[in-house]
Amino acid sequence: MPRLTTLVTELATALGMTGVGSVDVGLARPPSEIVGVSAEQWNALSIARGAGEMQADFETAFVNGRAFLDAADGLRGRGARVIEWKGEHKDPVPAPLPVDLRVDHVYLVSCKYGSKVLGNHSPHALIDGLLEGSLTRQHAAEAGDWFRLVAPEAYADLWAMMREFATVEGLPADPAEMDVAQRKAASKMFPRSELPPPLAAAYTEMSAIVSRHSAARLNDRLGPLKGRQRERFLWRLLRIGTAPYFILGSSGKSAAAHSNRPVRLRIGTPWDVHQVSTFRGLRVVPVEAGQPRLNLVADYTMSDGASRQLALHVEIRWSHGKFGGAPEAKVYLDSPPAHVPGYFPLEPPDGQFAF
DNA sequence: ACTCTTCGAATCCTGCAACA
DNA sequence: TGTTGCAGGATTCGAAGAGT
Repeated sequence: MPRLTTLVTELATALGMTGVGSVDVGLARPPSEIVGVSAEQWNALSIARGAGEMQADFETAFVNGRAFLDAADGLRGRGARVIEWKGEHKDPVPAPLPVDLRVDHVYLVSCKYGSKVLGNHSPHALIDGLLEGSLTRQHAAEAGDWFRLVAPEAYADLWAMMREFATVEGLPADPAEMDVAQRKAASKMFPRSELPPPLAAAYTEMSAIVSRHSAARLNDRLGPLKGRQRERFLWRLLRIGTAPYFILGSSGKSAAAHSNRPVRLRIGTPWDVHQVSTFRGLRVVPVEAGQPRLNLVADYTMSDGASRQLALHVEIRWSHGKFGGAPEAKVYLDSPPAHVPGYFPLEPPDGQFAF
């Protein structure tokens, strides 16, 4: 069973799309056009609703679904015949369109609540593979820890210092030789804010080197490419693909629901991007932060002649504590979504304002 | 050669705390 | 009060081994 939050946001969105009067009406008798949801899952939803949990999530998602039903760019008020819920899924294809709902077999909808994260990739797949999907897990595994790959000396220094301060016995000289238990123990040795200052300094040092070398490596990889191929890499980061889809969700994830603005976007295809913009280039800049980070700036000339810049960044981080496993590369969109050429705010019905 | 099972790795998602 | 940076947990993948 997926997480309750997922269930609530995705299915309340689906309920809104059907045009039923309210969440409660929909839950009392789940509309037949919504398929792929088990009785058990509807039940879990009803229980959560009855307990008054996640009221704001229910309402925001429901209203988003309704907005999609009414939108000029969406269903234009025509009721959907089939709303397929994809449920728990991970597509076999790398960098797929993140689709949660499919309406009438055609409209693809991604539900994304309170997240600026465009994707989590392995650093190897993103930088060496440019997200082309040609690098398998095995390739990544053979290449080893990304930090060691791009900053071998700083990595070795950090590990040596880790062993010096270690609170667990028998850590090997080579971190790659740790077994699962040791890896877990090592990653737990210094929880948040208990990192000895010399270790923190060594980590900062390594982060800076990783940032620089990762950026250099990405630039090397992108350098020989033609402009169009460079733009394709950017599209993969932005999840712009061959099929248009919609994102329904909210910005921000603060507890105060009123601060969360609904996000309703139509994501176009490369063809759409070229209708409104010309790609001018992509700059990769290493950043010295608490953890390794690359800033990406894309330059465009819009069809009205104005120039526009788009900001993203990539964090490369150990997601499970220091030496606790392979690092991951998280991609964030820093510019407002509506500034992305190819991302279009969902038009409300003529003459009306969006909720 | 094919299917089933297992388990570490990869990825996705959520929480917390410091800061503005 | 809202945002950002960082961290950690949960979930699913998929390669390799076991079984047929």
